[in-house]
Amino acid sequence: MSDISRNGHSGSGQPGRIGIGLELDDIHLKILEILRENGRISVAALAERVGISRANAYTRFEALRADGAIKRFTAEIDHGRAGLGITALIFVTVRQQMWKQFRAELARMPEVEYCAITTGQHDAMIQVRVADVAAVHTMVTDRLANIPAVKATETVFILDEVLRRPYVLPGDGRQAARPARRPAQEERDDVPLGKMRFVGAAEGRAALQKDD
Amino acid sequence: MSDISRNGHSGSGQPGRIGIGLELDDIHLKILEILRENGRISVAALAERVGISRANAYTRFEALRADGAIKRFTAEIDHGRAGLGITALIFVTVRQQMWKQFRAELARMPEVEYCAITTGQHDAMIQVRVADVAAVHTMVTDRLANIPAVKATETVFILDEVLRRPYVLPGDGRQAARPARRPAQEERDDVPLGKMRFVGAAEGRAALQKDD
DNA sequence: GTTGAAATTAGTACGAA
DNA sequence: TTCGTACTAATTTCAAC
Repeated sequence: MSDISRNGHSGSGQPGRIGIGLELDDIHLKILEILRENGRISVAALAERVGISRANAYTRFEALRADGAIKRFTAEIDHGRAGLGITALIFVTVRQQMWKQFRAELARMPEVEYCAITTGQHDAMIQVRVADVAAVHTMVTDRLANIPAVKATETVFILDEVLRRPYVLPGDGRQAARPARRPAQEERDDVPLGKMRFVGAAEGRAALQKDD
Repeated sequence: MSDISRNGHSGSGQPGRIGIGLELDDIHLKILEILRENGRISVAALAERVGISRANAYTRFEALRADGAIKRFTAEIDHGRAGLGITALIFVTVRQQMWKQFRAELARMPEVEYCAITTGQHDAMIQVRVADVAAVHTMVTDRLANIPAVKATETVFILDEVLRRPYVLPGDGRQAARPARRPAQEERDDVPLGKMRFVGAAEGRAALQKDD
C-alpha cells in the first residue's frame, strides 16, 4: 500500500537532484548511514557517534524525518523463519491503457513486496514472497492472469539472496557519488563492450507513467 | 557486505519451514507486523498495541532478535533526496566456476543494494543506485565488465518504484499463508495459462550454489 | 550549536498467579 | 509462560549559555 512514487524522488528522480527541501550536508549523510544500519539507535548514542551535541542530533533527526529523507523505520525480517521461504520475480507486460487498474490490483496482493516499472522487454517487475512453490503458481495463474491489465508474465525464482544492503547512500567510499565525473571517451574505449547490453524502453512506453 | 545467504533461510528456504529455533505464534507475528512498519516503536508501546504485558513484550522482542527472525532495524531512505536518483537492474550471466570471485567483487561495490541468484535466462540480478545515468554506464562497462566471472550483462532502468512493503509477512489478510492449501486441478484449469511463462534454471546451474 | 539539569520513559529483576 | 510492580538506568525535553 505504500506508494513510494507519488512524489517521485525514487527511480524517476532527475540525475543529481539533491536536497529539495533540506540541504543535506556530510553530517546528515553520516546520520543516515548510521540509522540505516541501526534503526533503533537512540538519538543520544547517534549524537556521540556522529560527534555532535544531542540537541543538534535531535534537530537534524527531526529535520530528516520531516523532510522525507528518512521515509520510515523498519525491521528486517527473516522470511524463511516467518514461513515465507519462497521468493520469486514476476516480470509483467501491462496493457498500457490499464496501468492504473494494475496498480490497484497490486495493492490488494499482500504477497507483493516490491514493484517497479522498468525499461526493457517487460513493463514491470514484481517481487513476491510466499510459503511454497505452489503459492507462486497460484499467484501467477489465479491472481495475475485474471487481471485484464496483464498481457503476459514471466516468472523466475530466487535461489539465493547474496547481498542486501539496508539502503545505499552516496559516499560509501565511492568515487563518483554526487556530481559524477563523466570519464572522457578516450578513457573508456578499452572496455569490452561486447559483453553487455542496455535495454531501452519498448516503443510507446513513454505514456506509461502519465497513465494514472 | 551483509551476506544474507550463509545460514540460508532466505530464498533457498524449504517450503513451509517455520520456526527452527523459535516457534512463532500469532503474537510473535503481530509483533513483527508492527515492527516492520515502525521499527522505532518503544517496547512499552508495542506491548500495548499487541495486548500483552511489558515484561512479556521484552521477552518476545529479545527472543525474536536472538533467534534471527528479526535480522536488523533499518531506516528507509529517500534515494532521490540523498543524491542517488537513478536505479537500475543489471542481469548478469556468471561463469559457473567463478561464482565465488563474483561475490567478492560485489562486496566491493557500494552502489549495489541487492543481489539475488535467479533461475531463468540469467544467473543473477543486481540492483544498483547511482547519481546519474552515466554512472550506470560506468558501473557496467568499467566495473562489471572487467570481472572475469561476468560473461554478459543486461541492464534495464527502473522508471518508477510503484510499491515497496517494508517486509512481507504471512497472514497479511492472505488465504494461503502458512500451510498453503494447494487447489485441486479441477479448480484451476479455467485459468488462461497461455498468458504466462515459468522460467527454470539453465542447465548445469545446480552447481552454482555449492560453488562458494 | 552546546551543555547541563529536570521530567519522562525505557529496561531489569523478581515474586505471584 | 505470563503478569504486575517496584527499582535502576537511560533518554528526551527544555532552558540557559
